[in-house]
Amino acid sequence: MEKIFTIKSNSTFTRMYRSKSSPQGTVVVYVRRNPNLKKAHIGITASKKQGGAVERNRVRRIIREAYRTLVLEGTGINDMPYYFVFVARTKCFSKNIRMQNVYNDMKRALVELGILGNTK
RNA sequence: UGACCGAGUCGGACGGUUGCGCAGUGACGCCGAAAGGCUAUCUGUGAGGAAAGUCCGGGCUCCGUAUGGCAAGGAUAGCAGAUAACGUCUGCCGAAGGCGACUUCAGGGACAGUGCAACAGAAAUAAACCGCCGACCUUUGUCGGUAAGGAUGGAAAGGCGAGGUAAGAGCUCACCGGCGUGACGGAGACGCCACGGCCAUGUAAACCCUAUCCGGAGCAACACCGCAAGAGGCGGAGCGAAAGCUCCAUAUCCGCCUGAUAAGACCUCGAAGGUGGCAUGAAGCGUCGGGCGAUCGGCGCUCAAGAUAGAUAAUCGUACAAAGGGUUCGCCCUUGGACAAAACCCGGCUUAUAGAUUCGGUCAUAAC
RNA sequence: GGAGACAUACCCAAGUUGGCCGAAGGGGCUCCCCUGCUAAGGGAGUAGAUCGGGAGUAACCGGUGCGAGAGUUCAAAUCUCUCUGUCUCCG
Repeated sequence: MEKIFTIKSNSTFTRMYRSKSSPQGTVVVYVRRNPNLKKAHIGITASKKQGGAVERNRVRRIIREAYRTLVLEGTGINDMPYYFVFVARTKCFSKNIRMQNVYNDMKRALVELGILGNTK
């Protein structure tokens, strides 16, 4: 299994919020290219205003699972020299949200941003 | 059977597949000359009763020796006990509520002092507006006595009745309430009895008084690596031939005092990042004994998360709750699992919480 | 994770030794003047939230309201406790 790297510095996050973005129903995806990277680095944001710790943890896990599914499909996304930040929107905190919903939104956003080719 | 009261337990279950954190194992794989390192694999383990709010208490760490002194500030408030400690808990006392099981109470002091009591009312801690009574007077009235009555107010000078009086008044008396003194019971809060005099509103979650307790900051504490560079400091006065001594200032260092330390291959500060702190503890479970109980003691067994942008998810199946709808009352369909997730660790408190379940008790009704 | 501060009308806010307080003041709003018409400026004025009564609408009357709920007190925006929300600081 490929290791998923995470963004750790707050300054990276704030720089990302000024980058190219693609808002979808459940998540907003921010992208920035960094040639020094060997693998993709991702960051997940779930605001405290949207819910308590239980809800925020669940949203974070679902987003990570969606990204993992994307990697396992062989898109090669994890080997690209990019930073990705996924921001959970209010819709994402609703109780009946499924991983598939987030996965579809994420894929559509990445296609819009030109990271993934429109395979289908 | 119905309506309640008290104490406790659980708080989604079982299984399959794909994955995550930590610990161990660790290749015949990869890196390396080697020592060794990394990884696959496999094994174990992985959120709560409140993990929450951060409201108290303690451990631990540093600050200055931490029960040095003073000042300031804060906390608590029936009595006795439990405890490492507490503002917590237990038992008892008192008050209030309930037919009852039982529940609730920041429950010291207002004869140490100060403040406040708006409006209304004549008057708010001090009293004469009306009224009542007496005297004077030609009438409106003036002077005096009086707190029983009126009116105001949350509160009007203990309550109520009788005697008494010009009218009245604890002025006197009975009962009740409060206060003081004494005897008895109790470990004590207090209870009970007798006597005394007749008093002196409320507010201390106003200042305050009394008693007891509290040094400050917090794991983003703190220690080490990074560490070498870098920044800052090494002052002034007096005595002395010099070494050195004394005083002041400065810094460590925080309200003050007292006290300690400080400078040459010296002292202080010191970023990102990393390691430790960090999981054996006032620990849990079982059992025996002491105690009404909180809880304490003995013995045996167990080791049960440790992340750091932060580990428990996704999906499928089986039953089981819950909600909505349909129904031929057999059941079927749909939705979908209360409150909420560790971040140094413990003891409490408070707040949120669908539902399931155990034990003990009270009242009412019916039957025997 | 830890430490603190704040909350008053649509907005900014004054008021906290408890009392004539449901609210000073400003913005805003309405009307008038000015202007060819606006803006700016000048002048005047109103209600202030919500529930009930009353009602065509309003005036009017009553209750509750200073983030929410309890408590102390005769009386709470003010004092005490518990919750809710917003903001700040510490690496």
